Amino acid sequence: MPSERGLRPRKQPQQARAHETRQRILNAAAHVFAEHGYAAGTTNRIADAASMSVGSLYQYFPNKDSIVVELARAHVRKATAALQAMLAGGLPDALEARLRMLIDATFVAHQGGHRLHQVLFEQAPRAAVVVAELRAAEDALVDLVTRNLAGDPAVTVADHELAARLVVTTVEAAVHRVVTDPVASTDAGRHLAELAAMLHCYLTHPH
Amino acid sequence: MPSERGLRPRKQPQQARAHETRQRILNAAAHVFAEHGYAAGTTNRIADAASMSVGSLYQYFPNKDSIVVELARAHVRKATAALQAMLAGGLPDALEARLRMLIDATFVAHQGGHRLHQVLFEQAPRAAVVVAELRAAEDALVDLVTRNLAGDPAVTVADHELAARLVVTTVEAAVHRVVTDPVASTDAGRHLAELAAMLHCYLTHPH
DNA sequence: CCGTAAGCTGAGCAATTACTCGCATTGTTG
DNA sequence: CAACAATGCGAGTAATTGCTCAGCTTACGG
Repeated sequence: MPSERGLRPRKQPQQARAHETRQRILNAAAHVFAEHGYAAGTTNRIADAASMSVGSLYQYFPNKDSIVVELARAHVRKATAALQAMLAGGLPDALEARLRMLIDATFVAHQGGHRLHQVLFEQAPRAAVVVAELRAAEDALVDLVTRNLAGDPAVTVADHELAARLVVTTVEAAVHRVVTDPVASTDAGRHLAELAAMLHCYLTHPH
Repeated sequence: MPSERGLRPRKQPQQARAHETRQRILNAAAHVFAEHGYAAGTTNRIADAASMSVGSLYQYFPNKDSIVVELARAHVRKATAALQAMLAGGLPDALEARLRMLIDATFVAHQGGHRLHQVLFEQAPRAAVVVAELRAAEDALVDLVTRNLAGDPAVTVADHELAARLVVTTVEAAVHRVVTDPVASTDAGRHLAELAAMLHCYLTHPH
């Protein structure tokens, strides 16, 4: 099981077909990893799912992990893009509505791919690059929430940065939980609504 | 990489030495898994770390996964035992103190073995048995917290069971986060204190 | 002290993996 | 169409894995 071996750079796609092939590989890999997990998600299986040969696969990715990294990158990109889009649509005035927005956005980001998400960020040997990007994206979110809290007179909590970090991590964790746990996901709606209520209470009540 | 193959029952230990050997294997496996992860935590490496041969190892465990299952079982057992012990010591009157107790107990359960915890419950192909036991232990905790909330006049929240589930999952997730994330663990104390404040606020304030 | 069984050994097997390489096919350009 | 490059192929390779087995050592009862 040699890993991190083939490291020579692959040639950049020069015909249009090549770019499509790359995407075929990534799509196939997403499906295979989601279904079989990291270890059993073999490069041969990915090539099969993409209806191509392993050799072709290795012309576009130097090794298995590079595929995982690319998938993880795409996942983070998609999530942040969704958040940006939501932000661009304008923020509601009520704090609770904004909290629900944050929760829903996080929920959507995890929805429909929680198995893949699990493989990418838990099961796979986490490459330092991926972790760094995840942290960066999350830090950006924390900053955003911090500024948002600071600009709201209804917020009574003292340390905005600490509160923002707590809110972001709690939301992420709760959503993760709801998406992963089949029991919790039965009444996901109620659970997330209660989560919003809790955060709102925490942020606005004196203590 | 054959898995789930050797399934014939191993003979029960009949000399005292045998039982010690079993423990040696489990200890070694814990170290090896924590250091190398699940996939690279090979049975040969475990045997080496236990200063014995693979053959001996396979006299006590029918396959690699059975070792993981046993480790996970032990982990759950230890955590619940710690909680029971804490309970036996008597509960404080103040709700916030009880919350801190819950948080601390969860923290201790995860402390000193978060890497192993990660391997056992995230990285390893989760055996149905382990998941079931984890859920059972957690459900028991939720029940306990539910009854605790119901018996406290300071608690203003409507649905005690829902609140208990939210509290337990939030605490678990936050602790998990603090233990895993090197950034959050720098000011773990403040983070967990704020968590307690948040939960207390949620449980006692009308909304 | 000896026989039997419990305990231990580690080279090696079968399976599986990530990855390569020589060659065929397809597209592009003059 | 011809020359050439880009792309695609898939059987094969070396490495590694989980696991076995034939034989060794150790402990214990009589």
